[in-house]
Amino acid sequence: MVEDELRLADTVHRGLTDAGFVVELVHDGENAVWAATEHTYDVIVLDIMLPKLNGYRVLELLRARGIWTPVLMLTAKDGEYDQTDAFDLGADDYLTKPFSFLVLVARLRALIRRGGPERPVVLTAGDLSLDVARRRVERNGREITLTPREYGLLEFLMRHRGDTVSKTEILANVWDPAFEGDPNVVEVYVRYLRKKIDTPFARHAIETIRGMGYRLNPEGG
Amino acid sequence: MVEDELRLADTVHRGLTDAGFVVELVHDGENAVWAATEHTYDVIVLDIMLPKLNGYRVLELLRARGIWTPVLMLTAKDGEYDQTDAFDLGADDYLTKPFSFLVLVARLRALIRRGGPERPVVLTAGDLSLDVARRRVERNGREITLTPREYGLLEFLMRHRGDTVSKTEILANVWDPAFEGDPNVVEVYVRYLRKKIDTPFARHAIETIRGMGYRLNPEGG
DNA sequence: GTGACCTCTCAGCGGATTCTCAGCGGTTTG
DNA sequence: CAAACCGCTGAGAATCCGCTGAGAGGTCAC
Repeated sequence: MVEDELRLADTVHRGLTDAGFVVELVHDGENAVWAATEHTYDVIVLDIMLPKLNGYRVLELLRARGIWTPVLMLTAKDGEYDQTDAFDLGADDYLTKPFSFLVLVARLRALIRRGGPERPVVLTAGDLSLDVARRRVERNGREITLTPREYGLLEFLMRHRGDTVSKTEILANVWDPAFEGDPNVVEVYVRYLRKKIDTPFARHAIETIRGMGYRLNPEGG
Repeated sequence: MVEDELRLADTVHRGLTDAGFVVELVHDGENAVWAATEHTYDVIVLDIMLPKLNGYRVLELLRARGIWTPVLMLTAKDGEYDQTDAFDLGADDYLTKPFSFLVLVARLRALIRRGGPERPVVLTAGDLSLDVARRRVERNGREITLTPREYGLLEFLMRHRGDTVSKTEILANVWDPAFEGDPNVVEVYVRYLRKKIDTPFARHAIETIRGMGYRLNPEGG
């Protein structure tokens, strides 16, 4: 749940917990994006008015990163545009404040159910696996420790395994959307990753598509 | 189970039996109330559309009689009011027809677990154990005394054992959701904890995941 | 009021991490 | 064939992050 009004956040938090949900709470947009990128949730409750990044922006960033967790937006406004905006950006439902707690619970249950075939919490490519919740990477049963940046890059590649992704896309999603430094960082970090996940195993999961970008081999290389 | 559509009743009956449930089947509201009053069930599956007494009415009567057996309602409708009505009346969950059989089984298991024999109150990780009800922590049979804050931190880590939890999450859940001080407190308290639960036993249950947060080793370190 | 205990802040240290840079070698283009 | 391009690589500088010891302020029991 992403909500900056403390009283409301606290009430809803307690209520949802009592209703049997396991709730994680963040209070601003930046942490929301971070948390949603690093963990896997059944559903996200997202306020529109937030410090740092507003709800629309958070949703936009998440979808751009290929994160399709169902999102229920909370809005104080009730204009027609607000709703359609939210739906356009990929929100799955919305509620207008003040809302009934029972309605919130019912909607959340509906979203979770609709989500259908559960998402894999563990991304795999051949004998390479990445457990998103535990933040663990293994190859051939052996655990591999990665730095945050290396992990971010690998997760991105694995979420797009089989696709060729450009360095620009990588920079925008693993670094900062406004990254302005040398794109060579990507090459450097690809190298770091290869040293950890490919070289010791005599494989090459990360392929270079010259002039295009990189591609993670779905079979692990 | 209370269900008047014979084909559906039969299918679900067989399926639940196969899944290991002992199922009793009645076909209308009056028999439902009678059966629930005379017997004790782990959980009641209740259709809304029923002859003689509809599902809402059945639920209302049961609750009025002090019968708090968990109830999962089945509904063909999907309107907001139907859902909230069901929750208002004391239903513990609901499913909209058509529903997935696996989902039904999962929800029933959840209801039985939630209402029935109490959850395990003792969290363990290797030889480290935390008794939630008694606020007692032991390692290797020796009791360890913790301050409230230390205890809160350890309980949080143990509830998420195996997962990597960030300092932000820890602050939001162990401190205050609105905590605004120095996140360094977490490091300080991790240190206090380690001094009490790890150092004396030459173990390290609490692992640092640099750049990410902390992780409690499920095996105790 | 005094001492014990608890919570939290602060600043410095040292290692880990991130990023830049410049040179190399292979590939494509004109 | 030469020039431009592109990705790879090793080295190193700057920054970040977690760890730690000291201590200030608050609370509680006596």
